[in-house]
Amino acid sequence: MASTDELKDLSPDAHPHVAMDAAIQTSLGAPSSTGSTPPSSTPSTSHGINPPRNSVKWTGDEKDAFNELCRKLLVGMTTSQINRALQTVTDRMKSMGYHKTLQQCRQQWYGSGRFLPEFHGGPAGPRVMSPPSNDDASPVASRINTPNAALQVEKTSPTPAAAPTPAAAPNNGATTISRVAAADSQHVQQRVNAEALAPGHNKTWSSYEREKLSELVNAYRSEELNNGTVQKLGNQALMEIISGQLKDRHGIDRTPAGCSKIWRKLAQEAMGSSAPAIPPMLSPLSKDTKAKLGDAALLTNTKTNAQNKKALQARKSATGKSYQIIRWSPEHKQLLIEEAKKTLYPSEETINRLADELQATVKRIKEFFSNARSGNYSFTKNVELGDGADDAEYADMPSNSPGTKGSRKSLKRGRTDDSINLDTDDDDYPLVLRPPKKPRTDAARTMRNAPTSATGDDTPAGKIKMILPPRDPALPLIPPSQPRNPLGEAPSLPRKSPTKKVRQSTGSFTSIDSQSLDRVERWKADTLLMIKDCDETIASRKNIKAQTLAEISTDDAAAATLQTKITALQQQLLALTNSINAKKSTVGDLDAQINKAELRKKHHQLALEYED
DNA sequence: ACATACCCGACACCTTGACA
DNA sequence: TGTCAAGGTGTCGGGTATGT
Repeated sequence: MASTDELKDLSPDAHPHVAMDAAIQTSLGAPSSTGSTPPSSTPSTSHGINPPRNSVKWTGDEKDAFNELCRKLLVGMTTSQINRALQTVTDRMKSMGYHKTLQQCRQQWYGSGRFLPEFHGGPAGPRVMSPPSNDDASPVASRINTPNAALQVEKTSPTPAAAPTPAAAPNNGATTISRVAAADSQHVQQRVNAEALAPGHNKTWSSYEREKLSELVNAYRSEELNNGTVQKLGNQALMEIISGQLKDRHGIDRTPAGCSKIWRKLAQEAMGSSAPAIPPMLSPLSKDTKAKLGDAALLTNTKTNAQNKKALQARKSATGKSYQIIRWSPEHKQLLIEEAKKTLYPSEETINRLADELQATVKRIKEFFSNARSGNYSFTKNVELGDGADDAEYADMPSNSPGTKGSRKSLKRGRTDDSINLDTDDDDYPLVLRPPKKPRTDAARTMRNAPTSATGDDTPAGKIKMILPPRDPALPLIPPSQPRNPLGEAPSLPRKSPTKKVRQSTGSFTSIDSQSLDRVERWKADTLLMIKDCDETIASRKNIKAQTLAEISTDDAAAATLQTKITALQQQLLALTNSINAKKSTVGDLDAQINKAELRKKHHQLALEYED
């Protein structure tokens, strides 16, 4: 993770125009500016008049510098922290003479930077840029004026030459698909053969390349359709995988963007013919395309606000009510509360299960948890729910800042940016004012509503910034090329698309290419191995449990014997104590008799003396 | 007063088409 | 072909209207 010193270094006075998050500036000790900082000299990034295009290919130096900055600054950051820090990266790039906009840097990050091995806990990401330069004398390294060169070297990892085999590194963050591909030595010869066919960039795609691209995409999309366990990928994520696969399997060196473009082209060609020879596009379709296809069901069902209001009005005029509130039955409510106590962020699976169990819509289930997170319910109001408490991922979250008072509204509207503060320590938590009733991991899961510095956004000042806990640098960022696997869960195919976009299938695939079958088979084999491993663990633990139970039984008998002895001894002790007490009493009586006799003796002696 | 449903904006991520 | 800007989409939190 980037230290504060590093961040300070990245907020040079030489760039006071940079509209960094005010709180970050405060945290970094940058010269304070009055109010919100103007959005700099890059006015042409987002809306409005089209800016002059600056479509200049990233040079190797630029990419190296960008990657180096990413390594130096972004490792260990959460996604949202990264999104903010990208502004810093942009500024640093400018200070180094590389004039790239924030969005350019952002796209560079999402396009390739995030797939650097540093963000995958090791080598062999789905796609990797040029290896990090450890040579401080290199032009790029020298331009990146790091105050902590040792850290830079430490954070850079070896060149991700070859992906490890599944057996060697089953959970190292590499995707199954990549690991399998790299492990398959038979493809080496194919690569050699293919190199002659597809030597590199700036060359028209050969039919061979198109064919292989089509095979891979079709294979994966078919799996998505036919295998429920396969996570669905967005085009971009898929093309990252496909690009790597083309290289690993066939030696075809094509960028994800190139793959995407060609694939789209193939799909468009297919759609244009009555009997598409080329497989249909299964990737998400644009609205226009859907409209052209005339499939209304494929069009987004998102209503406009006007439509919503109209529907609301219609309902109200018809029924007298805007909507009907359906109350949860006590049993259902209890079940929901139990789930909410486990986590306020149930998985999609859990939500679906609850919807099934409670015969409710997914929407209502989600609303319940949303409201629960907002503290709308009595059971969440005064209780620090154990949300995520069982989740080791967030177990080390620090508690909220103490002493925060006031409603959410007042916090949201009353706070100023300087209450957002990047911690200066390793535990990069912000000092965030939050309502005391708010579950802490609410903040851990989201980073919403915060000013994002110089992006020109119109976030109102004072919005609460939620910060995620520091990401384990060993874990992949986006997409997780391998699921975190603390329990040895089955390896999964690459990450699904985060959205639920409708995928269109206008035809059918009759076959999956053999290599893809290999991949699936290997994935199944991996999973079976995991299951076998679990079985062994279960058997082992059962054996130990039986032994322990036997020991308990033996110990129980010994304990019972001892208890009997103890009881007898206690009875003996009691008898002895009674005997002692009785004898002590006798002794007391004897003392009294002795004293009495001594008194009588003295009396008689005095009488004798008197008579004399 | 509390529960529920809905609205809205921010955000991350993605797609698309234009351009060099 | 790679890069860019623009815009779309889904999710979420915060806020609030409405019902019970």
